Amino acid sequence: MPKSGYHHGDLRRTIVAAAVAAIDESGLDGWSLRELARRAGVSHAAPAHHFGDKTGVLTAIATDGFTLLADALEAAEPDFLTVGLSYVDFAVHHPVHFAVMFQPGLYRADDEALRRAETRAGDVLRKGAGAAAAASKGTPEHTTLAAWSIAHGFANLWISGALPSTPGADAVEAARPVLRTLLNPRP
Amino acid sequence: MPKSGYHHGDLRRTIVAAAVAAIDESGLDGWSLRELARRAGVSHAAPAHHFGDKTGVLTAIATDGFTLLADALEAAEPDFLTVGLSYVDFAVHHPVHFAVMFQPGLYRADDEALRRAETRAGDVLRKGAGAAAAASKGTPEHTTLAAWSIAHGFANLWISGALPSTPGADAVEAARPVLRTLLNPRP
DNA sequence: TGTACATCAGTGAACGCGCGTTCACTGATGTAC
DNA sequence: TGTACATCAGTGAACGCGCGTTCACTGATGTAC
Repeated sequence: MPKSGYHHGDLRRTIVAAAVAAIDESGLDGWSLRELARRAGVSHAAPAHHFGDKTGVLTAIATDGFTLLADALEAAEPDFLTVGLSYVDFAVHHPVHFAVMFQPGLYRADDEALRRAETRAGDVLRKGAGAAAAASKGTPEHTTLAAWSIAHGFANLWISGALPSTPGADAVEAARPVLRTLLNPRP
Repeated sequence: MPKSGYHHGDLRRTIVAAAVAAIDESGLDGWSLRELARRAGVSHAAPAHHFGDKTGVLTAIATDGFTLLADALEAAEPDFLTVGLSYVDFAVHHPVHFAVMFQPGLYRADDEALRRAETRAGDVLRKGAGAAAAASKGTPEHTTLAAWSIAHGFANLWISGALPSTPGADAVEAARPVLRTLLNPRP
């Protein structure tokens, strides 16, 4: 709810959106607090006033990311393939959040709101990945980790452009047969 | 071969090592050309003279990384598990190279030396990951991709500290049963 | 309903600093003779 | 072996710029009465 006049009313959301856009365009180090202020149309000191420093902005991005991921995974059927594909879908459509989330050195990992979001996402994630355990001979722990690894690895490779992908191809459809490999027993 | 006097003799290696150390300490954006010069004990203009700009330094790091990865994978037995564990070993012991390599936006992807190193690493990698295909019902392409994804994903999760790992634990030993899950047929 | 006041989100001018870049230079090295 | 010269890797002083930070301020909002 942006309010008119002196008080912005929704500065957090505006600054975070500006930061995500800036990082998407110029990379994780291609932005400054002053540039966020310019993009957001506020005074150059406003982002620092609200977030303290760049780490504060990145903490907000990571927090939003874990919340978005938890929401996405909760909406999926609780089987490995569906949760895994939701994971890939989230990563591909929120590459900036995804990249920040998994570089904990960038943000304040002890932030309270962040930890709550992170814990929630972790719980949902482990439940989904653990569903793969029933289909494997390995121990549940190893299979859960394998399931997380394959989804995480595919998403990272796709985002980085390392895969020989057809331009405009759908990451989720490309991931489906790959993730299914984990479940495929030898005949 | 560092030479005494005016001409350094091995500025490239010295600057790259300084950059890797700086990135390891302060992250991908926690350094400047001037700081590399300070660490390397050369004039502040030397890194720019040799590499042009920061992108040039990152291109050199990525090139070295792909070469090191190709060397490591070539030394491994040509089966999926051994190649996969070598991949994890490389990533965990050269996290800066690994991080730069898979963010192509950071460096000049069309650099000739880089492309040669990248192609060589890609060939060795595909050969190793393809060895997993024999053990799966999936198509060779999907299984190759699954093998790469699981090794890449495990390595990334380990490096980012996302795994509930015992401090000082060995990443390769932790990865072994996880990677093996991909080969485990259901009884 | 109206008034007084405390709070605090956001402002904007001013600052000092480290940065990348420029450019005339220095001096080590390799080659020609 | 000695001399002259071209090359070019690296130097260092100087520059302008964008940055984060500081700080006295402004004015919108909520609450008490």
